Amino acid sequence: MIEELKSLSIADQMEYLRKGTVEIIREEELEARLARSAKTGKPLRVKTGFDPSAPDLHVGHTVLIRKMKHFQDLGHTVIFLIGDFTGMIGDPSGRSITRKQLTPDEIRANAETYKKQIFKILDPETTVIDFNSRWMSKLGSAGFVRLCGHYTVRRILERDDFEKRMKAQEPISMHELLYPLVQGYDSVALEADVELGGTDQKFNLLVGRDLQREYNQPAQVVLTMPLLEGTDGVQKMSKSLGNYIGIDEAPNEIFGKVMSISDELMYRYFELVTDVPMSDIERWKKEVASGDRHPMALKGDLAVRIIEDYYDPDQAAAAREAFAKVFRKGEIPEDVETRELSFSDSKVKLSKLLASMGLAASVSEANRLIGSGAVTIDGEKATDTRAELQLSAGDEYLFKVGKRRFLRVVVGE
RNA sequence: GGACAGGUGGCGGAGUGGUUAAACGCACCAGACUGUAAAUCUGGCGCUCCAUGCGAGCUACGGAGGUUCGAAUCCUCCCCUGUCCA
Repeated sequence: MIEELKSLSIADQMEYLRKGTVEIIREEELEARLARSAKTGKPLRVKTGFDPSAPDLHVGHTVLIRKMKHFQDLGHTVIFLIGDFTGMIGDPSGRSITRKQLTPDEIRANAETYKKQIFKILDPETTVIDFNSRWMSKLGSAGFVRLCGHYTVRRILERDDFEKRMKAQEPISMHELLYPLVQGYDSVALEADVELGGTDQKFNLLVGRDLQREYNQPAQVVLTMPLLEGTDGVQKMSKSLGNYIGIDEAPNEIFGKVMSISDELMYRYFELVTDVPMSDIERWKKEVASGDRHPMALKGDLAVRIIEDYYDPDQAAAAREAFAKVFRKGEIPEDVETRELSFSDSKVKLSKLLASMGLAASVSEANRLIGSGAVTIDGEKATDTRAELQLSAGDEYLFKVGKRRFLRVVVGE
């Protein structure tokens, strides 16, 4: 497959790379570089930057990583750049409170976590992992000031995000203004041919082009990918918004979260996070509209495809079955967590038990849940907030809280 | 350095002495319903205790003090943010 891709014509390669992108600046330049690379046999250097403080990747990130893979498929050098320099000085990212600085050890650990995750998609043999502290820490303050001399305040302030915050009378720290410069300089240091990023990165990516020209390098091609909407279907997928599907999550979790997206959003997920051809997606859409295909089944197919990227097909199929069992038939899943409870007391108040086992956030919360009929013990609904359980060694209870929290408890000595 | 405005629960945003654990919206949780963890509707949404009552205590409106029977609300100092002037 990959060998085949490498022998594609330039036009076909362009087609392959264009799929899913929002913008390529500029297409002619990319085409020219692909042609030159084909002629000289020298692969293009494709750079993508990542934040060192958030190594938990979610499906939204994979939109970008998949595009990296496409370049890799065509034989180019993909550079996964970890912005550890940024991390060390405390990336404020947006207007959130300054994050705590990361130690070298934490950065190393985060990098390992990244590797574990991205190599589910990218080729571990050929992917280059780099850190921008490699050149940024050598630059020194004098060098940094010189770097600043290559750009103007007005051009930095053109950035949409800054403009909005100025208008909204929100603070902007000095170092935030410098980030685009650092990111742009990364491209200079790496002599990048192409940089990939989300549409929100467009400004920073373009600064890279400018700076490369300033440093007498050919300007990199900029390729932007859409930001995938989260499970709420409105805002972009992000961990802090809680609308994300993590690629390290258990198959059952991924399945459930995919099932919770709207039918409309399902097609966009098919487009951006699977390799299904657009023609198939369009056909399915019509079949659903005409009633020939069940949207829930199709959404299940999507979930299975996504899970298969990170787990084996058996696990994906099992997740599908488990979902049907729990949510459609209201049965107990097979793999309920079991916990042993050692209790010196023989009588325990139900609400306290729930809270202590983490089935409820607090005793008050447990009381609310009991009151609303969300708690079931061995299939029996518990509605009395005063109920006490008579515990004795060897007893086993199956707790169900809400639709999807299950816990089997075995009473020990 | 000066003038002015502002800092409220996860977020946005009301509230200028008491009936305010703090309107409203979002997010979140639960119940009903459903092809779905969707949509919709209903309820809930600081903690703990008692036990189930429109109960009790504790913690909470940038921070620290103070005034008062009583403060998110008034006073003092401090910290933080923005705007304008220099």
